[in-house]
Order: sequence, then C-alpha cells, then structure tokens
Amino acid sequence: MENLAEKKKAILESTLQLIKENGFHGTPMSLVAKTANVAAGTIYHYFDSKDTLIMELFSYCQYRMQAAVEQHLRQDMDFQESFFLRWISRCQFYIQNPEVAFFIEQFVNSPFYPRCSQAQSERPQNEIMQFIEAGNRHGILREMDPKLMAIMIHSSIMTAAKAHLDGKVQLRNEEFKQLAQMVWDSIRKL
Amino acid sequence: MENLAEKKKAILESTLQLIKENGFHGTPMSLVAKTANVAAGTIYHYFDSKDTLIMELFSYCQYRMQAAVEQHLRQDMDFQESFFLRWISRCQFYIQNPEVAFFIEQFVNSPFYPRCSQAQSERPQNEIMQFIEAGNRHGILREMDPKLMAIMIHSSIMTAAKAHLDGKVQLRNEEFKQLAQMVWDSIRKL
DNA sequence: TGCACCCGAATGAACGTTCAATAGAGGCAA
DNA sequence: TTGCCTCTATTGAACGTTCATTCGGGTGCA
Repeated sequence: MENLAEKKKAILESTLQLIKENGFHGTPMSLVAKTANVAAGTIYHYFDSKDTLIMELFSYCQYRMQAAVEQHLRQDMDFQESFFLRWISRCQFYIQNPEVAFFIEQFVNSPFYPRCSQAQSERPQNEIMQFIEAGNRHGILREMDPKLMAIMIHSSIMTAAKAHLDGKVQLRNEEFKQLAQMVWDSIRKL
Repeated sequence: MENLAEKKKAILESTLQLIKENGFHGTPMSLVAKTANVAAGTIYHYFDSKDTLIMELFSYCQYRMQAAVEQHLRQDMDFQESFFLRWISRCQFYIQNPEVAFFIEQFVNSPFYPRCSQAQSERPQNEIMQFIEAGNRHGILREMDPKLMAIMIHSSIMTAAKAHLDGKVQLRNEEFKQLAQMVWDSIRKL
C-alpha cells in the first residue's frame, strides 16, 4: 500500500478529492483523468472499472485511517485515558482529512457498501470492538452487545467530525474532551 | 402535503423506493415513470428536474417523519420519560420506514444537501434542540452547545436504526431501552 | 375554447469504456 | 556495441449506451 505506482496513487487521490467536491455522479472518469494528469485509458490500466476504482478507494481510505490512528497509541494509559485518546485522535483524523470523511460517508450510504465483504466493511469497527471486549473483561463497561456499542461509538466520531466540517459547530480542545466524556459516560458502567 | 395529486404522490413514493434499492444513480427517470405507472413526461409536469424531485422528496420525508413522531407524544410525562419516548419512537419510525432512512442518509451525504436552505436542513434537529433547551432550563442536562448535542442525539437514532436495518444487530424492546438509556446518560448531568 | 393533466417517442448531451498506436525499458544474441 | 524482440505503461480519439429532458399531441372538464 505504501509504494503504489505514482499514477495509481494520483488517480486515487484525485478521485477522492473530486468525490468530496462533486459526489459520485459529479465525477466522471474524464475529469478524474484530467485532474490526475493521466489519459482516460490509463485509469483502466490500474482499475477494471469505475466501480472497482471506488471500491479500492474505500480500502485505501481505511488504510490511511488505520495508519494515522496507530501513531497516537501509547501503552502507559488506563482504559479510560486510552478511550479518550482513541476517540479524539480518530475524530481529528477525519477533520484533518475531510476528503476521507466525506468519501466514507457517501460510500457507506451507497449501493456499493452492501456489495463489499463484511470483513472489509466492518474493519474500522473491529478495532473498536476489540477495545470494548478488553473493557468488558475488566467489568468497566455497560452490559451491551459489543458490536452495537462499537457501531454507536464509531458513529459518534464521524458525526462530530462532520458537524465540524460542515461548519455547524466549531470543535476545539474543550469540545473534544466534552464529547469524549459524553460518549464515555454512555458506555461505562455508572 | 396531505392531499397531493395522486400521481405526484406515486412519483414521490416510487422514487423513494427505487433510491433505497438502487441509490441515486441507479434510478433513472424512465424507471421512476414505469414504477409509478406514469409517463416520463408526466414527471416533468410536477417537477422541474430530477434534482428538484429529489429535493422535494427530502421535504416529503421530513414531513412524514414529523407526523409520525407527533402521534406518540403525551403530556403527562417527566423530562426523562419524554426523552425515552421520543428517542425510541423516532428510531422505530426509521425502522418501519426503511426507504425514508436510506434516502435521508444518502441525501445528507450527497452534494444536494449543502444546496438546500439551512432552515430546511436543520429541521429535524430543531425539534430536538427545543427539547434540549427545555431541559437546560431545568438544569437537568450537561453544559454543552445545544446544537452539538442535538446533532449527536439525532445521529444516535439514525445509527441504531440503520444498524438494525442492515442486519448488523437486532433491536428489540430491551435494546431500545438500553440505547435510550445510554444516550440519556450521555446528555444528562451526572 | 382554454386549461390542466397526461402520454411516450424522439433528442442530444454526457459518460464509461475500448482499442489501435506509441514510447520506453530490459533482455539477449551476434 | 548494435540491432531486435517483448512487455509494460501510456495515450486520446472513437464508440455505443444510457439517461434527463423536450415536445407535439391527446383527453376531458369548466
């Protein structure tokens, strides 16, 4: 993933950017080609079709997200601290990479999403779920289906980031902490 | 809104259904026409373009949602009870009307959404916000930007409903209460 | 007669995809 | 070294399809 062919990467990045600006319909392959400084035919050298381009873009985004979050992790933290750090760093990743946030949200609400493997589609929630199961073993968390809990947490992250990106609210350090606290209180045993 | 022309309503409902199944791209006007038992030209008697059809569909969905939720409201409840009832009945509305849920989620993550008026786009959150402000006056809720809180609540409702509709979890009475409780604990003063 | 409603074939633009042609890189024999 | 072959990467014009939209015409009611 790190060393994709120059052009292939340019195609992925251009598509990402264009989809953020114009949505799926609004980004014809011809425009992708122009933006990536590539001929139309070249795209089809790397991708079978527009559909597979978009599917691969989803993997690519998940990869970028994963890599970004891992950087922040540290060992010497208790469970709650670790939760705060994870919640906030994920949220900040989306804010710093709006193209990724917009693309993912569009993707998961499109007919593409049901078509990709479950393993693939649940990857971002899986890491959260492992974390929850660790918490459960310590008896810190509420009794609740871990999968459901993971989904709710993931959604709280995306929602906060999107609200910020849409300019509906402005999130600063204070608000990040408030939000993480809010979500924390919703999952922990009271 | 109640007494739309027969055909106009058929067009809206068909579009809603088709978009749920095939997404925006996947529902050509010709198919809408066929499904609604109407000629292609007829659609353009009621709507200027596909875009305005979709925009109106958004209003139409908001209207249906509003109407459904109002039915459940009662007066003789304290704030917390009222919150639970609202949260659960909204969530159930989306579950019972999957076309609406899928359409709204697709819509708000498409380039259409930024193009519609703020008044329009924030309508569903507004009612929640009034409710929050009432809670604030009684000092029941956490200190937090009410707008942000409203967004987070609304998203929790949609997320739960979608998780159920996607078959990722199965929500029964027990789970609805759990979820409402979880969200309640995240917004109330502890 | 006019107006609202409705029809569906026709139109033309937009778009995804293909393909024949070209350039360059590497290998290999003479 | 030179000439030749092959394989990959790249190009962009051309193709065929799909689709939103138009338009000329039809029906029935005021």
